[in-house]
Amino acid sequence: MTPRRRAGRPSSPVLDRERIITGALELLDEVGPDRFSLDALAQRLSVRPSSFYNHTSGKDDILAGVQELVTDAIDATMFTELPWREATSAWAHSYRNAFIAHPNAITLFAISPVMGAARTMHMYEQVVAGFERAGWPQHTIISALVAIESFLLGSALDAWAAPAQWQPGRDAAEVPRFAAAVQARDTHAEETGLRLSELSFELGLAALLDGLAAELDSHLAANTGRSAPTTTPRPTATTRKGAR
Amino acid sequence: MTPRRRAGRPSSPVLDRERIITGALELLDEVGPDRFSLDALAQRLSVRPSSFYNHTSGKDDILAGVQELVTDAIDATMFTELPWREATSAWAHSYRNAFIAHPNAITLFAISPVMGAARTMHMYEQVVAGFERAGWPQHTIISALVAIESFLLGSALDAWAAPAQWQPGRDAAEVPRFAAAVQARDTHAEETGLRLSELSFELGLAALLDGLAAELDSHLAANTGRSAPTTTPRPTATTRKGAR
DNA sequence: GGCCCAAAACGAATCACGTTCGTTTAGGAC
DNA sequence: GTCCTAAACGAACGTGATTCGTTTTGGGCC
Repeated sequence: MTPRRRAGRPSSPVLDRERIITGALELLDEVGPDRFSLDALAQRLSVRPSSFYNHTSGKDDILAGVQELVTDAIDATMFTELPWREATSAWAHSYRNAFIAHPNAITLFAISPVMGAARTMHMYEQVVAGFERAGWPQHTIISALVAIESFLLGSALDAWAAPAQWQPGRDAAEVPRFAAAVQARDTHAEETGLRLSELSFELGLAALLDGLAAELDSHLAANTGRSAPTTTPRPTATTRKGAR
Repeated sequence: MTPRRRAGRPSSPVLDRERIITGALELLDEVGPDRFSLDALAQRLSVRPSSFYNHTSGKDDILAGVQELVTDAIDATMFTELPWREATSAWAHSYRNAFIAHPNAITLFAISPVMGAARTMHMYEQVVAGFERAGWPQHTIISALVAIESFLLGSALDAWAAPAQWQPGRDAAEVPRFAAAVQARDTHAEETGLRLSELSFELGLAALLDGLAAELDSHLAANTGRSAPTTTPRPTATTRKGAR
């Protein structure tokens, strides 16, 4: 089962950083974070755990690499083509898709958020440029980005959580309105053919972007007096609510 | 240092579930999730780790209790007094405050979300009731709640993350717009006297609630208006009344 | 071509942690 | 007083990450 290799440097290299990290992602996808271990990864790569330390500084380093690998799939080129609202929505979906493609890796991002990698920062450079072009005040851009990313990460964690997490179980009688609302959502999901996590993601993303678009519009109106709308608001977002 | 107690049942009980859990939360607050261990907790309570198993089923059980303890601080009574927008905002702030009070406990919620506890479900019962009273369609309430909670959890994780996480470091020259935007946010935070995480939280929450309010308004306009809905009517707050 | 160093594998050992289990002592019911 | 059970201890185990020494090989240099 474990093809023994005798000690000593092998004729052709068995490991390198990339093979370790891609193998780690595959293992993580297959068995989940609980059963992920360097021992298991070593077995999968037909190697001894101590060999990893010739190429990495340990488990944390490997998992950081996995994180980079997952986030590399996020596309941000839409900011050069689309208006702000559409570009941001597409970017958010790309972001989410990267997470959904590797559900078992999501917990990594919870513990230590994205950032750090050079490649990631270049993505942000594109996003920031798109926000600037739309007319966002410079000091608000990062805050808006963090807000959006917070929602994306939270949604990813929700999608990963056990689906039964929101079921009130046998205490349903004590919380009738809550239980009924959960039931109504379930049937609504069935009717629309969407997963539960998609319902809340799409609803929340649309609301968040609508609200941000309204914020942007009010800023533009205050600063340039009369400028063409840079966004195409959805029918439900035509009226700014709340700030009275 | 470790006050030895000889084996055998003590005259007065040393441990019970509550003391273990409150001690665990205190330890977690003090040393963070990395250095939290049952050994450390045992030392803090002048006890041996194996004693915990007389009152709990182990580490996971203890951490679940800590989670409950933190979420018990969330207040939802505002839904009985305030209109929807204000109540939801106040609830979200209460939610966030509960997290901020125990930053080192936040990672617990990332890995296994809230729910489960009876007390938590009663909170949701109040929240759902408030949403219904505002006129939300029943099948949308849970999705809206999940969306809001996703944002809250993501924001809490962001607040917990190292503040230097968003600094582009020495690669700033390669991502000038991004670096400038980060700088602009920093000075803006100084000027307003708010923490960085607060900036994005308040911006995002306002936008999310604005967007949801717009969604609610358009739903109310469509249903209370004189014309019939264009699509097949689903059970909503108005049609559900007779389905008891 | 032989010599030597560094690279890259193995394997043994260590340390930390969660958990199990047997032992010990005390309190309470009969 | 006897017996059962609760609640502590302490020893042991298993897993997992990491360190270190050993072994083998490839490649540069004389």
